[in-house]
Amino acid sequence: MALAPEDHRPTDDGRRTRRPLNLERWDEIVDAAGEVFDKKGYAAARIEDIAARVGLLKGSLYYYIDSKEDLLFAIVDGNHSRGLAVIDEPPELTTAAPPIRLGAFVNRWIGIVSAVPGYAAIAERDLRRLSPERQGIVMGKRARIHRFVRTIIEDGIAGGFFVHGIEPGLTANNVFDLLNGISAWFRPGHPLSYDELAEHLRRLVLRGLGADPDAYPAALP
Amino acid sequence: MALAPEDHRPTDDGRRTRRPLNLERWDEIVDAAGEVFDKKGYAAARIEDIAARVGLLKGSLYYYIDSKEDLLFAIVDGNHSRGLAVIDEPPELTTAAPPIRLGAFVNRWIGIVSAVPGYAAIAERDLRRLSPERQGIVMGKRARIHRFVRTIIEDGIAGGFFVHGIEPGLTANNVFDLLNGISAWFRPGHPLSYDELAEHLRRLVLRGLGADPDAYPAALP
Amino acid sequence: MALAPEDHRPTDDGRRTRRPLNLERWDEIVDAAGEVFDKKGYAAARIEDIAARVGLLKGSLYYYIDSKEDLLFAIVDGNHSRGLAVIDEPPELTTAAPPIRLGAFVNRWIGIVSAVPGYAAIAERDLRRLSPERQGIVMGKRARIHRFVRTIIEDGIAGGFFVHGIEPGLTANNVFDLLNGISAWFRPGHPLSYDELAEHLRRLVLRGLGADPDAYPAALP
Amino acid sequence: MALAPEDHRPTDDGRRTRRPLNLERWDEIVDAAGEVFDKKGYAAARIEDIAARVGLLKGSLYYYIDSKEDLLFAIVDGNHSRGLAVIDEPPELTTAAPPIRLGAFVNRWIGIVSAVPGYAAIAERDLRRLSPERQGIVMGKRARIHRFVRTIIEDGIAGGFFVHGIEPGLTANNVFDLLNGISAWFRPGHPLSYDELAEHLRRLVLRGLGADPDAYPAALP
DNA sequence: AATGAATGAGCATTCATTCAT
DNA sequence: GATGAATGAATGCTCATTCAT
Repeated sequence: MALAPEDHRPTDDGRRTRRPLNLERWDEIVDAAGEVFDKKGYAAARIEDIAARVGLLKGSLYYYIDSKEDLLFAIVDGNHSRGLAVIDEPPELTTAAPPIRLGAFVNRWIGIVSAVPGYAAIAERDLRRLSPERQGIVMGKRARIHRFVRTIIEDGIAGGFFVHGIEPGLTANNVFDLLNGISAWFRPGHPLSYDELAEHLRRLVLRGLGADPDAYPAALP
Repeated sequence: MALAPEDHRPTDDGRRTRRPLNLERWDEIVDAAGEVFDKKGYAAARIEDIAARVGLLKGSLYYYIDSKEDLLFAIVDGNHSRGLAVIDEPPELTTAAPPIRLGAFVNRWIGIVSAVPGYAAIAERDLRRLSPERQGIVMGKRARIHRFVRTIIEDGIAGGFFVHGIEPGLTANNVFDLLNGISAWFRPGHPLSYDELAEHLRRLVLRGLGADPDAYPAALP
Repeated sequence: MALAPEDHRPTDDGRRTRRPLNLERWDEIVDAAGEVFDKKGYAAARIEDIAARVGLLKGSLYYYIDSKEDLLFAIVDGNHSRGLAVIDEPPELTTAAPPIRLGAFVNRWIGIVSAVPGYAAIAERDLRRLSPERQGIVMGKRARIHRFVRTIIEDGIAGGFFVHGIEPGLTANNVFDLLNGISAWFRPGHPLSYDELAEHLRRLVLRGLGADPDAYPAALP
Repeated sequence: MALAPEDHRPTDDGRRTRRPLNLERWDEIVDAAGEVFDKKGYAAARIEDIAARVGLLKGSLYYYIDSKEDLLFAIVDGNHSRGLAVIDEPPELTTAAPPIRLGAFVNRWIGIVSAVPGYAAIAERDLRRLSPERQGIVMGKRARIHRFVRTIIEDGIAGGFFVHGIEPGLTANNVFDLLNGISAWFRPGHPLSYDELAEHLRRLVLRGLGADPDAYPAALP
């Protein structure tokens, strides 16, 4: 079920010799970039700061990347790939009631937000700094993720689980605003744990859609 | 009720003689900055682009500002001032039930979001690019606005209007994520009007907090 | 007859505000670039050096250009424009015998080589560093200039003025190698003057094509 | 007659142990460098591109060289060494008439130009990128080659074979401009073969100097 | 009020070169 | 012999800011 995170290292486009890169090093670098982009924003982030965090000089970073944008893409696209992995439901859930499926989705989503705090914020904030092609790649994934949630909402309305009269696409946007919004103010160290936060959000969302959260288990046993 | 929008034009700090500024011109400039900051982000926005939108050369803009940050502050702080104006309730509401007050707040808030689309996004995204002092000013206003919503939620829980067991501060954050999140994807031209969107959000929020939106009027007659 | 040298200052492409540039300053800059490109070659030339020659800091040079390539284009294309001006014959020559026309061309050509020594070398050496579009522009001019000489040679062969059996296009190339080659080793200060050099070349070329230089005047009276 | 091509591999200057180099590998590398320098120019050529052409990574090339300049020197000096080999006349020619000797020289020179197309262009264009000492070495060879041609021209004038009144040194320069200039526009695939081109140039040169090419054989039988 | 011109600090990127393995 | 990884100096270019006019 879990999609292996893609390898975002730049590939041989004919000009550069293929570099047999060290995967762990690459992850370190992307993590460092994630921290800096999160703190400063993409445009204001300096390659030098990212390099310093992994103990390199700025020029040396270019052994691993072709441009600063590569790092943004690795983060944004990687995050969306994790999102795709999250919409890949465990088999036992596919036939469950929409409120259960949506609740489980909320839990899994908060799982990735907690795994890479800040990435969600970067993805929302700096997506447009990517090249058109790369934006297209990401938007494609985003559309699939959005559609997953919208479809659950549609099914829930049709099945009488959720309230009538709400626009499913719009409401899916609201759900994502709620789930991703937390990365702006919720950081490890908060009185609540991520699990408690997830449960809070599950209940908030289900109630908002007109379902009783107590009627459904937070997770399948 | 309506707070007069503050004058964010640079003041005489001893370094510079106060200039007899044209207020309309100033507003034009801030609007132009708002558009550019919204589209490119603060760091990537160029003074030249802002100047060009008001028919000036970049050097000329410095007749009106001391630094690029002045424009960011004007937008971010101005937006928060509008927020402060919004928490200044009409007298007939102060004694109304919390779901009514919260619903009315949602309507008024969407009112300012629709008046200056994009400003909310800038405020969330680039607040940290301000100097510490200016961040402090904004955070103070933000805290008052947040407290207003949190207090309504607390009152609502205490009065049995809202569901028990939710953390009011956390939930207030969720409400703002929902209300401000829209500026990322909702633009004029959407099938829904701002009024319809506001009503959708009012119902979503009230339901999410455990109140029946149909039991309360969207706005007082 | 003499074409005014084109204005190679970058034009408003929508992104940059139109700059009402000082033409004399621009010429100074192009001259400075010409010297540096001639001495170091285009790739090894530093913007900083060019700027310093006109008393500017490197950043300031970008007030006048968009990229280093703009300067190369100004030189290379400008030189070819001067070449086009040179193939624009004085009216009294158009009906003259091919050896006279070719001899007069040699004189005029050496005139431009002497006016901007080194430019010819740059044009030959670094033409390929231009963008494809700009190369195209220059190659178009070059083709017209080449055709002018080739046509004179063809006419001369047809009229019995020049020896039979030579390929006119190839021979035109030889003529240009001869005329432009001098910029690699002939600099002001040489025992010969440019006028004497021109006469030497006129005789060499005419003899090489099988015509007697003494039978034709170097220049029309 | 044929000078053995010198070994331009870096020698033991005390800094580095002499490496038992593979001569064929070295030639491959120099050829690769020749192609890249010809296409891009010395300054813009990248060690990485040269290495890739011989199937190495850029770092590995330093097993064979001490610096990029070594490759330029190998090409430029090697080409001049070939030139020195060319001025080493076959014994039967040394007493022949100047027009015959000059014509034979033209043939032999085009021989080396055709053997290593592009090298002549590099030698002319990038000679000045060499260190002063290496420039000195090359200029010494160049002077000897130039003197060879100038002497033939002087002899030819003195013997009445060539026209009076031309400056022999200057004219020798013209001859080289003609012979080397071709590498800028003549590449294999041209309608003319190198042999035909050589004959065309022999006739052009002899005629230019006032001798009748038909009076002398292109090559001694 | 506005501008043309210049500044200077900052930054992404390139690339020859080194070297332990 | 060859490589992966790193270096560090250089360099083109950007842009907020200044200021005399």
